[in-house]
Amino acid sequence: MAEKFYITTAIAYTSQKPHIGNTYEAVLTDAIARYHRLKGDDTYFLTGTDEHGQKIEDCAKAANITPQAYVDNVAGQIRSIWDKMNTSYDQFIRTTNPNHERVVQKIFKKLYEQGDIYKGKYEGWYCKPCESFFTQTQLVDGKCPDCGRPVEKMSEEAYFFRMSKYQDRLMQYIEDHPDFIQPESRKREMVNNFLKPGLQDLCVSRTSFSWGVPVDFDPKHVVYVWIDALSNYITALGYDPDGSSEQFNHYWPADVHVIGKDILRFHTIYWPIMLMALDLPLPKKVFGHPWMLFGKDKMSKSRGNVIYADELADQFSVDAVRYYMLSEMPYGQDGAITYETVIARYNADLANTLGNLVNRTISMCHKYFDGALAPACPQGEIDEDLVSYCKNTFASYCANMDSLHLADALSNAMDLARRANKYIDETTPWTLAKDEANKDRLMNVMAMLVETIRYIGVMLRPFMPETADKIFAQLNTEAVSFESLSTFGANGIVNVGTASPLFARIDEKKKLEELEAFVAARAAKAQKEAEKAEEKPEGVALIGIDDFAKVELRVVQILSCEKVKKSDKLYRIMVNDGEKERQIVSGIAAWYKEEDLIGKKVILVANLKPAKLRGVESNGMLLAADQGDRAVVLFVDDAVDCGAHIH
RNA sequence: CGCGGGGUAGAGCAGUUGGUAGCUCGUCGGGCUCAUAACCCGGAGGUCGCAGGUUCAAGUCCUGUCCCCGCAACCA
Repeated sequence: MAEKFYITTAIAYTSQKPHIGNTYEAVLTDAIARYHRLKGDDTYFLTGTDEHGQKIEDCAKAANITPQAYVDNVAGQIRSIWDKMNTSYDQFIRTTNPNHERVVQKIFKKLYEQGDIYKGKYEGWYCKPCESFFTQTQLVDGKCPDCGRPVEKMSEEAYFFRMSKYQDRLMQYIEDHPDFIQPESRKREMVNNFLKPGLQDLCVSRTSFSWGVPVDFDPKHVVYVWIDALSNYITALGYDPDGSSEQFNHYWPADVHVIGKDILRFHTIYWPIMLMALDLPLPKKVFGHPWMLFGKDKMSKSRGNVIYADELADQFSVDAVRYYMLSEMPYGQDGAITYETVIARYNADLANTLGNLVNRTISMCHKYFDGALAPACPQGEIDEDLVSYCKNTFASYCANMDSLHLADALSNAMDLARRANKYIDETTPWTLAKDEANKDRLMNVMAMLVETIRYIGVMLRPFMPETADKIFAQLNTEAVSFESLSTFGANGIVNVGTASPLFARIDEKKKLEELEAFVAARAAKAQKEAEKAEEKPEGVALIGIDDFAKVELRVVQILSCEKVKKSDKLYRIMVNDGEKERQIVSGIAAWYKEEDLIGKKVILVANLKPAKLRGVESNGMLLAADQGDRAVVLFVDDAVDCGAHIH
């Protein structure tokens, strides 16, 4: 019986070209989808792009083109990378697709009409002199926490989703479906951090920008990007509040949403609640996969440690990159990529273990029998042992695939290749070949090997489709289904094809030099573009000298420094500003020790309005540069006097 | 005492219900020659973060403690 299997990736955000970590998600999902197709499941694989939001509006403005032109370009890049990496999606949805937008509007309207979404006010207490909003709890004695002056109630229109209404039902669902959130450890994070403390109503509209799906009955509002983005999973199939397509009824609910661990909250809380409100069944499983790091660091463009899947594929081949990603990423914790490890894995696994096995086997078939073999038929303990190894390995492979442990499944396939290499040593075909009397035995040994390689090839199909096909071509077999693995020897008579190396060994040193040159060239190009971009004003508006004069910058000396309790990043710092001591709070504790700071001179924004952080008052801000995701404090030469003004 | 995950050979990881500590890479030695200087075998290397406890028996269970990493909060 064919079961339906609906699997999705998160839709990729079209603000910039996706790096290999983003691409991993598409390849991971692809491998799962291919596996299910091989199992005979009626599989549907959806991926696509998320194209709305403030950030994209900003990017488009900076590039001086329309948002639509901007997302058309980036979505095109994304799709071409997905295609290059051989992802077998059934549909590539874009959130700027008119049907998607139309249905999102309908969904919003339906939720509004049935009372799950209500028009409310973004309410707060406003302090006019301070020009700041505060919530009820932030107020001190009902007055402005900053200046102590009276505040007035102010409000802005917005739409809200009544999340709390569905909270208990969601909690129950999570309890009843222990597999719903994967990996397990994430489940507790969600439940303890969000569900147990109680859900706040979610603000689901925006008026601060316009690049989004407008609320059709109130067009100055734009639908909150997550409502828009999450809906893709159902709009793509043809969901419609006024009557959905057959396709939707057939495939929904999703069997697995594959997403990054960073957006689990949206998929395991907001999304299920949206679905409950729409009276639709919930997805069966949400898998928050780990991240691919560059060595030990997060990949980011500004750090210059980005690797792109398409560029890496140009260097190593598409399947080699797919192999690396899928074998190196563990189930529940972040994985790493460096050029060195890519080369190491390529040589050890693909070239030596797998490629060489296929090559030496096919070569021997030709050398001894001109490629013509009888069906494999186990003779004796050594053969029986190999057969049971094949069968057990395949069983374990299936179990791993079903529980989404792809790296383990892939290593099952490699284990089998290692086992086959060992079999060659156990049987020493070249010795058998010396005596004509061993001809039958020799032929069977070769047939056993060919059959084992066929097992490996079939198991590799979800991971490295092209390589699997190459293997099948060399084996000259058409028995490539999972079903064909139920009988060892199902391959029958073969006349193997021509031997040709699957993965040529790589000279590590030479390759690293090539890659280094490539990365340097790319960095130079990026720098040139950055310089060009700097010439025209972007993002931040130009200001006059008078505006700058409003900012009072002063050199101050740090006198003391201590951690603000119950915070990770905050220091309470006392400084000498030349006239008096003042207290500031700064979020740099993660990167500096107390003794690194005490006695140092830094630049202070001296006329910043006071603010309270974690209950501690801060009277200024010290300047620091953004460097990747850390802050680097700008220290000043010791010779400068405390209190010196900066212009 | 906000919540959760993890600390196992040089590196990266497995270790189900407590019963001889494993895999890949690296390293050292041996074997083989069919093959992409590939393949196979063996050795060295671990007091399983630390300290207690339960047990005939603890990497595995309990308690305490140190360190890393997520989430949340917070980054003036």
